[in-house]
Parts: sequence; structure tokens; C-alpha cells
Amino acid sequence: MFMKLTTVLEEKVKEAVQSIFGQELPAVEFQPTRKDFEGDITVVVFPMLRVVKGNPVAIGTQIGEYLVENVEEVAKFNVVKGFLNLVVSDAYYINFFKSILAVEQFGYAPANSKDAVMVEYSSPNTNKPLHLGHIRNNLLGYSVAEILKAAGHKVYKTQIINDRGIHICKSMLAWQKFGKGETPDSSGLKGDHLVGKYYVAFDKVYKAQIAELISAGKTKEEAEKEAPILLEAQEMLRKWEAGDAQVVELWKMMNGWVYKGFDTTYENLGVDFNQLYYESDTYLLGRDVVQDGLEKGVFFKKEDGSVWIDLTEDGLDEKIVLRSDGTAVYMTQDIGTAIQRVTDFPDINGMVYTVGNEQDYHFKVLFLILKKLGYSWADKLYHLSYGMVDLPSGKMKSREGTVVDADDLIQNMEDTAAEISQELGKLDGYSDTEKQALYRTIGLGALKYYILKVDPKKRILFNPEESVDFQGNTGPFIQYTYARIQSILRKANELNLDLTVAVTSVHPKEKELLKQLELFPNKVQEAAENHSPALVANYVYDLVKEFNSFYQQVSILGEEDTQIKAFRVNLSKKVADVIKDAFLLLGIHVPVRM
RNA sequence: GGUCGCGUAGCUCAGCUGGAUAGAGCAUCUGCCUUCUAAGCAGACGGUCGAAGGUUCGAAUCCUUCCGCGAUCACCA
Repeated sequence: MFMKLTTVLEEKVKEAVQSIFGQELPAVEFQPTRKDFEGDITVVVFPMLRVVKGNPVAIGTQIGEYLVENVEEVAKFNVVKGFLNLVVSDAYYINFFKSILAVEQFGYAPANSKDAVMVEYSSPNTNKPLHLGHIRNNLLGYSVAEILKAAGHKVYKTQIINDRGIHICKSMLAWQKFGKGETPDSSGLKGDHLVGKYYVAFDKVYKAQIAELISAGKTKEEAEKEAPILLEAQEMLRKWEAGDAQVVELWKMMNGWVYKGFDTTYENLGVDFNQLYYESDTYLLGRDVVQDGLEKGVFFKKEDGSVWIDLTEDGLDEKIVLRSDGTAVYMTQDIGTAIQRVTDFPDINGMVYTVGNEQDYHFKVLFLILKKLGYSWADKLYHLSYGMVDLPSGKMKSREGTVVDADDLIQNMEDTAAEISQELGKLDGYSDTEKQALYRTIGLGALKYYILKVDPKKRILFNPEESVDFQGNTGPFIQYTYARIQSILRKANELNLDLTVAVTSVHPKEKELLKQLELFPNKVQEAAENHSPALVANYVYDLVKEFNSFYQQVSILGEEDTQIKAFRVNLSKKVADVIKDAFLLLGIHVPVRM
């Protein structure tokens, strides 16, 4: 049975301290040995000084001697200041490699070994197409879901589609007024883009009317409230809520166009969902829960009939949960929807909400309310809060047309990938269809990696003028390394090598690779705990850099010793597998050639 | 104003549950393709980790204050 190095060493270091100093050590601190010193893993002596009094160098030396003597995995040691650097035997790493060689998706935890979690992401409004901000949201949500899966959770991906409200009525009204019956078919426009066009058209008229009212003597505020086209849209919303047949029919038709458009974008992006929720079904939810909470004393009623929660003791404010006319606010819906989901999927114990950091406060309050209402799963709710994507010109605004459209961006990335590929000209023998698929893979790889490698909570400044890089710390660089390994594997396959691992020592570059591989399982868990695809991205990058260095320095197929050659082929294959499996967690595919 | 987040090389980012001389990529410069894919490798250049205090044997990392940027504090979503 193969044991993890730190597990073995923790035990043995404690044993050493017990045997030499007669003291009980609560914990042992490890870190990878820095490149400038000899060693593979380092024990930090300083924290031990609380238990063992004395000179850190002397203590480190004595422990080092004990380990070399009593632990077969430890070959040598040296002590620098309070750092005990251990050289781990080649045999350990070879054994490690043998233990993972046949493991499918090494690093992934057994499926469904942990609680089920629901991950919500995307959740767009249906009045306009998706843009770069949605792309970040989608990539993050999808990736975190995949990471949670790999960490052993059962995962349900979901989204709540904001299909009702004043925003969609604006598009509907404008279409009714100026659309002349235009449809996606008649216009050749993608459905979501067509509806978005009328959202912009609405805003144009609205703005003009405001200007007119202001020049007629109204204040800006009055004008914004009284513009006739806005009043019409509000009237349309009232009709929708009353179930007016014509309005509902128009609403269904235009939403249908939008869904078709979204489906295409989702498919191009490579994201998917297990369960969809529609706001038109859920916007009335939560009101009975409020009633319930009133009885429990979680909420209180003001004289005008509105219902509130007092969160001042928790450092927050008072928050409304039901309007004085008894209708639901956003918070009410979210309370209801959360409960609905747990009812629909009784096995879930925890939810992840992928929503921008502008809603930090909202989710803080939502989670607190659910907790006060006494739901056991309220502690397992997580707001995956991410920073906005800004342009050099500032914030993106759909109404003003200053957005980077999702479909356009995906297309641009694909085009850039095509240009670069054609310049490099390595695709002889590929059909046009194969080439096109490859350009898509690379272009999306560049985009996804570019966005996911950044810590979610940081904002991203996206400059459309400077295209996303394809060199250095990028998706294509990593894909390229994968393709490079595949090329070797194809050639190795023709050689009919005996692929039994029979080596007894390893090259320093091989050792570095093995150390890097050993980190992967923990990295997956860490990424899951932190809800951070960036950790996975940075890990693969390190692995790939290490591989390229190895590749450049030692010959794989040119190696004369057949055992070493076989080992290097095996090692390369495993590295490729991990690249592939890690990239899968980011929703990025890898090509066999590029 | 209250609350939350961010501030690391010219630019984009790692490192942040405290540990050795703060790491990558881009850009600039130098080498390396008759040898497994040069979207690569090796190297050079580049830093008062926003500022000041504090805790500690040890601080980019933890605490306090301040500065800068952003978000939020609606009977909007």
C-alpha cells in the first residue's frame, strides 16, 4: 500500500522528537524545498521550538540523522538555519508513480463520496444577449461545479432564468411598436440579439422622451418616471401579471427566440445545466415562508403592513421581505427558491450561487435569514462572488452598446486561433472540419484560461484591442504541451515498447515532474474548498512548465536504455492525462495536434 | 458617511491558514530548430509587496490607522 510522503514523515518526525527529546509534537510543518537548496521536502524547525528548547540547527540536524537512519524514504538531509531539507529517495517516487500509473483520472476523488451540492450560475435576463460579464460567470460556475464533482461531490448545475419583469416588457413593447413583425427567421438575426436590438430601441426612445420632458420644464427625476413609453411598459407588465392573453403570447414568443439564442451560446461555450428554474414560476414563492417567519418572530410587521427583518445585531440593517401591498421582493423570491430547491432535490446539502460581487450584501442577508429561519443547510450556502469585467472605457452597459458580446468574442478568439495556426502551418493532413474544430478548441482555451486563471474576487480589465495572448501563461501554451506529448505517444506506440516500469533511479527533471504530479489530488480538494478554478489553472501551468523543461533537456524516444525510455514515455503519458483532467475542470479541451 | 472587496516588476497575474534571497508571463535584450511539435527552452533586465505603526524568533501574508480604486447601503432586480 502506498502512503503519502507527508503522512509518513509527519509520523516519523514526531517519533524522532519523542525519541531524542522526549517531547510530544502537536504538528509538523512541511513546505517544498526551495530550488536553490538540495532536497525535495523541507521540515520547518522553528515551530518546534515551543516544545523543544534549543538551537534550531542542532535540533534539525538530530532529527535529520534520525530520519535518514529510520525512514527508508529519506536518503539525505541538510540543515540551513531552521530548515531541515530532506532528499527523498528515488525509490519513493518510483513507487508513487507505479501506484498511480493505472489510475483513471488520478487526482479525482471517488464520485459521490461527498454531499450533493447545487451550483447556480448564468441566470441571465431574457431581454438581451449574453456578454463578457456573463462569460466570466458561466466559466466560473461551470468550472467550480466540475471541480466540486472531481472533489467527490454530487453536483446539480442550475440557473434561474429571469424571464419576467420590466426589462423584458421594454423589449416586447419596442418590438410591438417598431418591429413590423420582424423575427429571427425574417431578419437572419440570432433570437437573443434580435430581442436585444429592441431593448436598445426602447432605451433610445425613452431617452429622447426624457430629454423632451426636461426641456418642457420637468426635473430629471420626474421625466424619468413619466416618460410615456416607460408608462406603457409598466402597463404591459401589469397586464402580464394579470395573465393578459395577448401579452403572454408575445412574451412566450420573444422568450422563445431568446432561449434558442442562449442555447447556441451555451453550447459554443461548452456549459450545461441539469435543472432550469424560471422566475415566472418562482416569483411568487417565499410569501408563505415569510408568514411562517412572522409567527416565529424572525420577522416583524410595520404599521403599513410591510414585513421586515432586523439584522442590526448582526451588524447589518433592517431589510424588507414583503411589501406593504403583500407582494414579494427579490429577497422573498430568493428565500422561496432556495427552499424549493431543497424540496426538489432532498439530497442537496449546500448551494453555490455564482453572482457578481455587487450582490455581496444581498447574499449575506439571504443566508442570514435562512439561518434564522432554522434551515440546517443554511450554513452550507456559498456566494461565489466575483469581480466585474471592466473595459478600458469603464463599465459595460448593454443599453449603450458598450458591451463585448459573448458570441462575437468567441468568434474572434476562434479567428485569432485560426490565423496563428495557419502561420505556423503544422496542420497538414487535417480536413477543413478538423481544422475548424481545432481553432474552436484553441480559441476557447485561450479565452477560458485567460479568465479562469485570475482569482474570482478580483476584477478583470479586458481590453478588446489587445487580443488575448497565445504564448506564455496561456491556455494554448498548455494545450500545445499536451499535443506535443501526444505526438510522442503516437511515435512510441509504433515502437511497441514494453511499458513496464522497471527503472530504479530517476533523472532530476523526472523527479521534479513526479513531485508536481503528487500535488494534484490535494490541489483538486483545495480548489473545491476555495471555490477557485484559479488554483487548478496555476497548478497545470506549473506542471506544464516543468514538463517542457524536462522535454528540452532529456531525450525521450532518443534514449538508448529501453527501461528508461519506457519510463519516460509512461511519465509523459501521465503528465498528459493530468493536463487533460485538470483542464476538464476548467471546461477546456485539449487537442491531439496543433 | 457605514459596510465589504481590491492595491505585489512598465503591463497581466501567482504567492496571502506567518517561514529561507518575493515568483511567472507579456514587453525589452542574449543564446538555442540537419535530434521527440520553437504556441517551446535557457538566460539578462526589471520590486521601498499602496503608506505608517504594531504582534512575532520571523510579516507581502495577521492586527490598527491612513491613502487610492471599486461595490453596496431602494416597498429595483
